[in-house]
Amino acid sequence: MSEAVEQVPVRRGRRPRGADTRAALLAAAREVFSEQGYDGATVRAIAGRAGVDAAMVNHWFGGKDKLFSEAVLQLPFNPNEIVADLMKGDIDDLGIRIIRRFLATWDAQDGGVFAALIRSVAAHEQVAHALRDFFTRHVFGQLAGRVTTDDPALRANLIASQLIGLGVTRYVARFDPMATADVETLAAAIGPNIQRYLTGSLSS
Amino acid sequence: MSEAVEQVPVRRGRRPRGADTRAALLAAAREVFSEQGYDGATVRAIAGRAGVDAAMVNHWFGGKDKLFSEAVLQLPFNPNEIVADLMKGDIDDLGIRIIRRFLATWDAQDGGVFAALIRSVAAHEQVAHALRDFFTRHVFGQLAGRVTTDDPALRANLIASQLIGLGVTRYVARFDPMATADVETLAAAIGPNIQRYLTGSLSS
DNA sequence: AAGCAAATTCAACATTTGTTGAAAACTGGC
DNA sequence: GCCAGTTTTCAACAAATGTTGAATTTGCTT
Repeated sequence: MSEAVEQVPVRRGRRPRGADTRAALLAAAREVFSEQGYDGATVRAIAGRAGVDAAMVNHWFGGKDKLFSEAVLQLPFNPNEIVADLMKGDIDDLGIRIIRRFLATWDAQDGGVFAALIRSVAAHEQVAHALRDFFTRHVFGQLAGRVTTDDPALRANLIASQLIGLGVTRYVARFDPMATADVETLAAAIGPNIQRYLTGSLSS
Repeated sequence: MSEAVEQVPVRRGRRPRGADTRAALLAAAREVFSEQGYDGATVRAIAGRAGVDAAMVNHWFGGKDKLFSEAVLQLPFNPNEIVADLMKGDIDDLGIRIIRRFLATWDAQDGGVFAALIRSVAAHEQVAHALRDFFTRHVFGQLAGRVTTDDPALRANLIASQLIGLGVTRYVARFDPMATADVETLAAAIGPNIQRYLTGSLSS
């Protein structure tokens, strides 16, 4: 009796060449991580958006954490280089140039990488540590003794606070008009405040 | 053969009066939510810190989300009242007074409630919406037309960005010395920048 | 003292999650 | 045209999580 029932072809096995699964996973991971954060982003959701099976994450990256590391934590720029470059210009308009560079850098990926970073900083104390060290080493390190003499640590913290607040409102919470304002408007509005943190008096 | 093995007393049933389980859960929830965020905080971890069973969360609050709502989202102050109060004073030192009030408010719970809010904003788009509406309604609503005339929406966003950045660096990422600086130092350092966002020119 | 209501723990369930191993289909070299 | 290697899907597992129901103990009222 065992009639040959409809042969449902199990679509297993290697697919016809042409699809770059690894790159698709990376792109999908950046999207989902930036929307959901590390914990909220499930491997299945990422693989689903890439149109492949969840097991591909392990095959190509060796695990969720490795994928996160490669997709998000590999910053698309060299922070030391940027800071050094900024320091070469005129110190009187350094504040405005910092904002311009900050926005140009993160706007490039639509803010997704910044959002992913913040969402992960918020969820994991370790990532917060990393962010702290990052600012201390790259920003504060180059700032100390070169721009002002008094309270370089506090000044670096103040600048970090304004930059992080700018990033959170523009890329994560997406306030209006902060999220849509053009670079020059924000540079003119925020730059002078950064400048005051750099070279102004902090006790008035 | 079934000899009566050691009678391990099952400590079930109602406990002797004196323990306020509900209050203990609220306190534990504030702690764990602020450390781990909404998703990272497990019901078992909260109940464990409160010294009771996880089922108590459902018994007393009806679920994890209800507990979060009651423990974190019920702000320990009335934002409208605070903003209205701030508006009554002299407008020339409003910036400094905003920072003083901001820090006094959140320092009260050691920043835990602010950290829990930010960690949840980062994880859930809905909470981000809520935060956006909150600022739009309470801060921007009272600001428009009373302090300056031009660009009230952008000014409100700029102030929000500096306040959020201050909160994140002080309570979430715990930068040094930002996390430990006293209120007057920060008020003197940041207040004038808030003041510029309030009444200064934004196009220089 | 009795009985009813409240509070608490325990055990279990259904989901969800990251990961793994095996089977299958494609590719490229000989 | 065969064969080794690579890529892909599928099925399954163990661990963790929010929630629920039953059992049990205590407190309060009469």
